Amino acid sequence: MAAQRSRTGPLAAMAPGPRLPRSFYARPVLEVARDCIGCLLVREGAEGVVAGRIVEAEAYRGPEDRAAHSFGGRRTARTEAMFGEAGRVYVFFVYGMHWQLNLVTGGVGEPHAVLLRAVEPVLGLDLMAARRQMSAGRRELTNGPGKLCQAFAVGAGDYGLDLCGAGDLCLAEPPRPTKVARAPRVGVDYAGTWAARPWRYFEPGNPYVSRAPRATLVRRR
DNA sequence: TGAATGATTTACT
DNA sequence: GTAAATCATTCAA
Repeated sequence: MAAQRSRTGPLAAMAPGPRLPRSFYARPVLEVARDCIGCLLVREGAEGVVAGRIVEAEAYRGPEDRAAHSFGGRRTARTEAMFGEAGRVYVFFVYGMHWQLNLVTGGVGEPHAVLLRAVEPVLGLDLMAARRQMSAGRRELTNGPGKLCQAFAVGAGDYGLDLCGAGDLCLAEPPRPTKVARAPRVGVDYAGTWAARPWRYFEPGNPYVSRAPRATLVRRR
């Protein structure tokens, strides 16, 4: 099945490293959000393989972060995954039509997560295009959190999925060095002062970043 | 049981 | 630039 990534397939030639281990996710959420920029998001499903470089992500740090679904320690069937172990997936449904993909980080009981907002397509562009019902090569293929979920076929069935296990979804090491900048998060104006915190990380200049803010460079690697 | 709303996308002016 | 689409989740009653 779509278990471990092949060491000899097309990804092996393209991605230098294997599936990222749990230790990558079991760190402070701001570090994970920063470090996942440039990493590959890989899905190996029955329809084929799709992969993309993560170029935009946001940190959500409940229970104190008013913008987080886990604000105030709210623990429900919807938010439960965020309270679980790092390296699992938190997905949710918004606006009646869009899914959003999050990486759970930190320790058990710490409801922290990283929202993946955009990727640059690397592999499986035709499959992504078919799922998005548009031609491959358009920025609109994966330049938003709902769009990338559609391109990667992420949905309800992925709730709680373990990115560090044998599932068909994972992160892999960056194919090349990546500049990282930061800016305030998108769509969280209701969160008051928390909305101003620069917890959105992105690769400056990359055309797949959902919106292009003024780049405040964080680091170069 | 009902009403409000949202970590968005798309089409249209 | 604005607005519609569309429904699971949440909270009040």
